[in-house]
This record gives sequence, structure tokens and C-alpha cells, in this order.
Amino acid sequence: VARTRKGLQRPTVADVARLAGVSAMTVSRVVNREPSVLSATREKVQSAIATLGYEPNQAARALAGGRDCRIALLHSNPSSAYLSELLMGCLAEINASDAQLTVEYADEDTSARELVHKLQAHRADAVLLPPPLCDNPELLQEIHRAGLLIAQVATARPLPFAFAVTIADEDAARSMTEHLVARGHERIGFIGGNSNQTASALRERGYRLALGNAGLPVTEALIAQGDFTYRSGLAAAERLLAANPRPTAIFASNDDMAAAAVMIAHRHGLDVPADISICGYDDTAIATTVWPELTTVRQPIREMAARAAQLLIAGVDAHHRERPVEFRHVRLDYEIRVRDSG
Amino acid sequence: VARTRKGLQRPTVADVARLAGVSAMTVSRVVNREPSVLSATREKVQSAIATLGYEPNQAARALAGGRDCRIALLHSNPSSAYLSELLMGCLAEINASDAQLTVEYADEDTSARELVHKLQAHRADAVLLPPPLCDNPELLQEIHRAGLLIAQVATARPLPFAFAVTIADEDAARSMTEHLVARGHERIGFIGGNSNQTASALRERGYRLALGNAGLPVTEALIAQGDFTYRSGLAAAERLLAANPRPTAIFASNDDMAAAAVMIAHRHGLDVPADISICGYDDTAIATTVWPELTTVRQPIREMAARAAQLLIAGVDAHHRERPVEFRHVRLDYEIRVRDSG
DNA sequence: CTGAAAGCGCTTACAG
DNA sequence: CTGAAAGCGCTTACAG
Repeated sequence: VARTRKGLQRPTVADVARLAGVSAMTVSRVVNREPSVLSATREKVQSAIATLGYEPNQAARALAGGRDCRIALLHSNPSSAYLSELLMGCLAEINASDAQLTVEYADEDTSARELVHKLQAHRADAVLLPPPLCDNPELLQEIHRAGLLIAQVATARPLPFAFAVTIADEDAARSMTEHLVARGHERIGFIGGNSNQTASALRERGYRLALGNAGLPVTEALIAQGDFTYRSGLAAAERLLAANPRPTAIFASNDDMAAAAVMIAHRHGLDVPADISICGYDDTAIATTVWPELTTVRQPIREMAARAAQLLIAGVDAHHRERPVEFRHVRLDYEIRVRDSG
Repeated sequence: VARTRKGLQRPTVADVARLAGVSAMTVSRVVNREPSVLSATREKVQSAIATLGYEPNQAARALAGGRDCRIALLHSNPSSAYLSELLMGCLAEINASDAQLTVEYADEDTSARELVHKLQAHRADAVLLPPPLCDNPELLQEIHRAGLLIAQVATARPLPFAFAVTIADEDAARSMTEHLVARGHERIGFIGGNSNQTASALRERGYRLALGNAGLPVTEALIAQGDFTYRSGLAAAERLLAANPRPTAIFASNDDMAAAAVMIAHRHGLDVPADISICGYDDTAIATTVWPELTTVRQPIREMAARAAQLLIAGVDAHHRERPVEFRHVRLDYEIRVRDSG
């Protein structure tokens, strides 16, 4: 005869079982979507769940199930817009299961060893890596050797021993360039991203491809190197505007650099987009806070993070049950978001 | 004789108890820092914990303790920099305890009722509210009536039935203005924040106070209204620069508007800070991504969120144990960060 | 396809 | 100040 230790009791499996006229086991099976339940039984249970407003107790599930999944989000310093999207995506997925999220910061000069130690100190089972960390082979190796599961987000070089969630960067960059071509631009500048991220090369390749397909020349004076920071976009845009004749459009490899290009254009007395079109990449918050708002490639960062977290959680579970882990590489859709800047 | 269901067993209270020669209960007491344990006993236990590398299982604690603390971060749309700081602060604190974090978005026109329903659907026990939601009396009332605990972050109007974590906004704004005065500025423009946030008025008051203290006139033409968005900063800065004579410094009520002011200054061909000094407020990521980097008031958003989460967790626990909840209002320190913009 | 029993690792409520 | 017992709400492993 159980005594009540808590004030406001929530319904439990036992309550649901009683109401549905089945055992607790069966309730558990329905909740966990096991296929072996007769649909008649399933329905009785589901209606009992609905009428009681039953919600499984995650702590009990974790304890009984012997799971305990901690996933770490390891970031160096993506823009805060990127980071908050990553966080929101992870949290949504993590809350649905009974996992825990920890966030770790990786300094430029933190060694792979140190990072792995930090992860282990926090008892992480798996690690979600956004760029540029997802492209650091040494770090990936070290984490893998430590027995942690890995999910690479937005990498161009998915590893055979890691999950990966990407978009088709080359296609996206090609589409964006084609959009500018379709608007009549023939001198289209390009600001490249940091070469330590594999996606950078893909974006440039897409740009070059589109020009080639359109029969336009690829002019090296119209290609400037940036490193994804606003600051680098400033310098790169200056260089591009110094070209003679100057470009009538600039496609930057991310929104921060595109925003910087807008600023430089304004300082040169140019109207955007009347005098020059400027497009970005990512569709982070800055794309809609600057004026004019940026035409950009929407990369579904939040969804990508959610998917990555989901893969990791399932992977940890499989690992736990000593089942083989299948490292899937998932590709999500991008979108061209046309706004006022070009 | 327990059979092993898991592969890699971590040490449990039983293991620690055995090694320390005490009961599991005593281990639990030590872990929970109960004062009633003899220090000799405590030390034996602690050394056993250390040698085994014991870490309590949060799921088991939550289950046995009958707790189950869910805290919701309810945001409308602070800048993503602000949001990611909030998230990081919450996560740090939440992970330390066995709470869960859910993030909810509140649209402009979501009614207080709907929001409360959403919170209840997610079984939130407590809500952390950043501006401007923390200043919405109707929403606060409704949440309170629903029996959820509230923590207001960065409000100027802490409620008697809510936790609050703030900085001294008026003092901070006064200090920043004094800094500009000390640099010899006599015509200092001000860009105000959205009047739906109580902190906005405090910042303006600090600005006016500093001018008064310095014997400088308060010129209404040098005060422009913004709403904390980059866009509004653009317009406000234009207005200020139209004043004759124009200001030699502008103090904006947040970094986004300060960054916008920098952009407008540049468009007017003005050098920052040679021709005009520009200062911000918050010290979010944009302060160091724009060029020149912004002199600003550092508001420790992450720490504020962490503290708020901590108060909420303790509050939920107290509530659970039917102990009285004491609504503390905590004030953290701000800092003037002098950089290149002014 | 469904169920009775045992156990996950901790804490509560009692004793002493 | 410390401990033996029971229980938190669920799932595993085994039967049938």
C-alpha cells in the first residue's frame, strides 16, 4: 500500500493500465511504440492516456532503461545567431528524449586532447560539431578514439565514422549565382569563406560553375578571400569595389560578410541594390536586421542541429544496447530567399 | 543478488558506502551537503567518492526525490546574441541540477492566456522572462495566477511575487555618460530604447542625470527614440546627425542601435571616433564584430540568466517541500568596457 | 501478443 | 549522528 510522498500526483503507468484494463508493461509498450501490440489494445491504452493526460516520467524512464545520454555541443565561435539556432535545435530534440545537453567552448588553441578530456569530465556520450570544428580531422580522430559518437553539422567532408547533416552547398551557391545572372548581372563578385571550413570551397565552386554555365568569364579580381567574420567582409568588399570596372553584384559566403559589403557599398555612396546587388548565405538574424534586408541562401541550421541531435541520441541508444551503429549522412534542403538587397 | 543489465557500470552509492564503511544513506547525506554528518564520517565518504570517481545519477535523484523541475525560457525576440547568452546561462545552471529547460517563443500577439496554456502543456514549473516580456504586467499576472514561479531578468520593476536579477541600469547609463563627458564631449546625443521595457527609462534618466551633474544642458533635439532594433537605430541616428550643431558623441541604449549609428556616421562621411564617439549598451557579440569595436556597458547576461535559473530551481524545490518561497531580487555588477568607438 | 516480478540508483520517512 | 526498509515510475528479462 503505497504512501503518498508527493503532493500533486501525476498519473503513472499504473493509473493508465488500470483504466485501460491492461498491464503496466503494455502501457509501456504503447508509449514506446513497440509494434507488437494489437491495435485494439493500443487504442484502449491511448484513450486512457488521453483522458488521464498521462506524460511519462523521463527520470524514471532513464533510470529503468539504464540510459543516460549526454550530448555535448562543442563550438568554437560561430556567430551568436548561428549558435542560438544550433542551441534551439538541440534543445527541442533533447527535451523530447531524456538526454542532457552540455555546451562546451573550444578556443582556437585548445588542443584536441584537452577538449576530449573536458568532454569526458562532463561524461559526454556524443558530440555535435558545427563548423569549423566539424572539419578538424585531428579533433575528430581524437574524439572518435575516445569512443564518443560524433555528428558533423554542415560539413562538406562527412566521415565514415560520424553522423553528418548537410545541405548541398555547391548547388546552393550555384543557384544563388544563377539568380544574380538571371537579373542581368555579368560582373558578379564573390567573397569566399574561411578555407578551414570545407563548405567554403564548395560555395566557390558553385559560383564558378554558374558563371561558366552562363558563358560568363571568371575574373580573379572579382574573387576576394574572407574568413566569415564581418571584419573580413569589410576588407574583401573594399578590394572588390576597387576593381575596374567594378562588380554590379557581390555574393558573399555568409551573411555577416554580406552585411559588411552593404556597409562598404554605402560608404562608397552606392545604393543597394540599385547600384549594386549584394547576397549572403545562411539566413541568420543579421540578414533581416540590416537594411536593406539580405537576399540569401537559407540554411536550416536549427533543423540541422535537431536532426544531428536525434541521430546522436539514437546512436547512443544503439551503442548501449550493443547494436551496430549506422552512421547516416543526411542532406536537408536549402532555399533561396529573395529580399531587397539583390 | 543483482544481475547486471548494463555494460559499463558506474559506481553507485552502494559502492561508495561499502568502500567508506558506512550506509548508503550517509553517502547520500554527504553528497547533498547535509550538515548533520560528523566531519570524520564525511571525510571517509568524500575520499571514497574521489577514489571511485563517483558521480550521482541525476535520473535516480530526480525519481527518488520526487522532483521534476522544468523551467521554461520564454522569449519574444531579443537579438540572437542576447538569446544565446541567456541560453548558455540557463543551460549551465540547469545541467548542474536535474532540471529540464524548454524554450518557448512568444509572438507579439500571442495572448497571455495562450502562453500560459503553452507553458502548462509543457508542464513548466517556472518561467524565466527576459525583456520585454519581464515587463508585461498582464503576462506576469497570468503566469503567477497559474501557479508558476517567475524570474524576471533585467527588469526595472521587480515584482513582489517574482525573483528578479538586474543590474543598476540608471547607474550604468550615468557612468557611461560620465565617461563621454570626461573625454571632453559637451553635445552628447542619446538614443532611447523601447518604452515597453522598464529599463529604457532608467537608462535615459542616467543619461540626463550625468549631464545635469556635469552642468551640461539637456537638449531635446539630441534625444531620439528607438526601439532597440538596428533599423530604429538607423533612423534615430539620422535624426541626431541632423541637429545643428551636431552631437560629438552618441550614447545608444543598446549595441544594435549603436552599430546602426556607426553605420550612419560612416554614410555621413564621419570618422568614428575622431569626428564622433559612439557608445552602446549590453556588450553583446555585435559590439566586437563591427568596426570600430564599440565602447559599451557590459551587462552580464549569461550570469544573470544563470542566477535566475538557480533561483527558480531552488524556488521550485522549496515549493515542492511546502516550504515558503522567498522572492529574492538580486543585483549583479555592470562594467564600462572602453573600446575604440568612443 | 501480453503479463508478473525484479530492479534501475537514489531519497524519504522512520527509528534509534 | 547514522541506518534498515520501502518506494519513486518506469523498463528489462523472462514466461506463457
